[in-house]
Amino acid sequence: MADNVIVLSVEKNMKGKATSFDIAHYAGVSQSTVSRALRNSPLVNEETRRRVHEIAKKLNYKVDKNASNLRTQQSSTLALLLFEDPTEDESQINPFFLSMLGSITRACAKEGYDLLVSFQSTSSDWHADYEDSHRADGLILLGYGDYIDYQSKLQTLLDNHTKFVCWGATVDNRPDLTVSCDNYGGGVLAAKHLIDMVRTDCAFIGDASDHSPEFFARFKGFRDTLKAKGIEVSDRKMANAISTEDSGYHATRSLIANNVKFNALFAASDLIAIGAIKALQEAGVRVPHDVHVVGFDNIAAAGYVSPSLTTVQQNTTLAGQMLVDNLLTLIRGEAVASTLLPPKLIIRQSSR
Amino acid sequence: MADNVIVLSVEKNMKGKATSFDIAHYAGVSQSTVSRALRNSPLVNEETRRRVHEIAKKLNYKVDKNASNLRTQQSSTLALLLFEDPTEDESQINPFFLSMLGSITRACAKEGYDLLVSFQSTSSDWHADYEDSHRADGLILLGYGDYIDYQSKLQTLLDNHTKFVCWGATVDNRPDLTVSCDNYGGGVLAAKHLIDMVRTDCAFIGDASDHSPEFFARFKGFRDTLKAKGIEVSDRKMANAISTEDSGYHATRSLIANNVKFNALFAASDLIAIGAIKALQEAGVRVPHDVHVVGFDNIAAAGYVSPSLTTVQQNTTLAGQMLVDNLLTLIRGEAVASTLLPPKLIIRQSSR
DNA sequence: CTGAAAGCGCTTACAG
DNA sequence: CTGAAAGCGCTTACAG
Repeated sequence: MADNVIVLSVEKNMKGKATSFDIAHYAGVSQSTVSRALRNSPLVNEETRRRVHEIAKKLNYKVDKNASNLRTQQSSTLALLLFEDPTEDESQINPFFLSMLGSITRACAKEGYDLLVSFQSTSSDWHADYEDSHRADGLILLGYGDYIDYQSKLQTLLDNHTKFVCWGATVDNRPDLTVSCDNYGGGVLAAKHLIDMVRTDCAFIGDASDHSPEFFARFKGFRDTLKAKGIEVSDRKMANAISTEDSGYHATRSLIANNVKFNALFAASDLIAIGAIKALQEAGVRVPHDVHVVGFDNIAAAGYVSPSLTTVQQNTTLAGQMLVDNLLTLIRGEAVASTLLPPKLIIRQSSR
Repeated sequence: MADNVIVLSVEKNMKGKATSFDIAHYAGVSQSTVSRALRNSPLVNEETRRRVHEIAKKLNYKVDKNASNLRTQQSSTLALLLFEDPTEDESQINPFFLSMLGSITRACAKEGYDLLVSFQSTSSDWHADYEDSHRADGLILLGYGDYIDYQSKLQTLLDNHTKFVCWGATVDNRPDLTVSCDNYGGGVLAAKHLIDMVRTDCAFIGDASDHSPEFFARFKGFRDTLKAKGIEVSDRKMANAISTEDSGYHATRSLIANNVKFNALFAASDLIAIGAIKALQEAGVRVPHDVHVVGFDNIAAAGYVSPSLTTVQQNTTLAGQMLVDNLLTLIRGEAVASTLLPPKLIIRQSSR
């Protein structure tokens, strides 16, 4: 009771926040003991522990993270670096990444880690020293723009012994640093579906090159599956695009302008597919009647567009969880296996 | 040259990261001078400054944020606390908040602040001690679930002298802590538009109560504008809903089931509107022919649905910037004015 | 089980 | 312009 009164009155007089010394004073123990009690060390007497916790609560005490991080040399924080394609509209973020962000945030919370979020332009000299400056114990990298440029930056991280994991992009000789969707397998699913629908005169839109390894893998799975049926995807029926609606729209328009004929279209991403559908419809081409369209990602918009979009789903919830889990394992210095997540075909109106 | 060689060979031998003492050693100056030089203090000789920076770069030195934060008692970090409606699907985050997250992240980067992101369930005992533990200098609060419950939690923040700003929700006697869209004005825009379209037999879907002050304000603006024309929005034509597609769908179905007639519908959010359109279409009601629909937010999906959705846009880019600006001003101890952002009507197919 | 003490890596008065 | 020193608030060997 008396304690109560003293503590409360002092609380009001305190400038700034309470420290472990304040608690030590009111509990009548040393500051070391307070620290131990607060961390629930088994070395502390149960009754002492109880009192310390009680007083801490009364004083609204919270351990100063800067001090404890400095002392323990770790931060219990991960940093998410999001690389955006520089050509993309400033205000819009790729919805697929946004979805990943959500699952990564949840996964971090679950593991008791904080998450720092940062957008990086692909051009700048990033890797942003989050780890060097002890703000984060490790990095999660999402997106990369041009993969060739990106590779050298990853090398810098490796040289600095920075702990990190990537989504999608593989790191030379370090498959353990990547969590990825089975993009090749996703391309296979798309091709099989179109074969089932007897729509094998296929176009492909997206960057099928080493600059975009994920898109390239999707294309390869698609191409190889058709080839096994004796069907070629000719160069004429391919158009380059980055993952935006606009880019997909213009790529499709160029195919149409060149009078390229096809009865199915596989887009490397949903955003591309949505732009493609728009271009097709404007040109009087009916989807799915004249052309079946299949996308990749299963972003929310895929269910909203008209016709709704058949697509290859990536499991973002699992992806976020795996990225965080693998990174934490790496931080602990343990070995991690390469992680390939299974894609899933979602059939909607655009291909039936 | 010789310096160069020494530094590089030492770098390889160093365990862990370089500190300012290492730099001091190689630069032949005191650690204090290194610290000053790195912070570009005018007290330091230009040549000394140059050398220190050069060596720091060579050693890949980065100031330890935990140490500098501890010393200066500030973190250059803001925390974004996102409250999600507990009834919402676990995996999906309200796209409007996601959009805000993007703009807040950019605004923070612009001001040289890091951003910690955290999802909070509305039920839990949040406010999450980010500021108490010195992890962040201030908080940005997004979303709140039930506003009545939320209020008492805000009071705790005020009692602790925590620096924070809210999106949407007002804090008693502290209008400066809120950045908000002019929700009332948005409701007025929606009503005026429907009056222009001669669709004044209006239904409203959303929680028009003190539990959801933003929805309530939208409704009031809508109702008052119609009332000025002598038109009532009867209770029969109102249905409660939280901001999800599912909730909007079921609310609309209940209106239909009760045989309520209307030729226009104002939904408190786009997600609700999208659910409403689905319910109407399933019931054979044509949009916009039989019923005009207007939403609120202008999320990306509003442009994708069929028919595309007329809506009241909230400027998320500006909103994020204002939240960050106001919070930083508050942290500096300066006064901030209440900030009300102008909404904008976006007319699409669902109402013409 | 507890306390005195060292030290994490900085920043910044203070004294030249 | 520079250096020696204090101190931010913790955690954790070390010695009882």
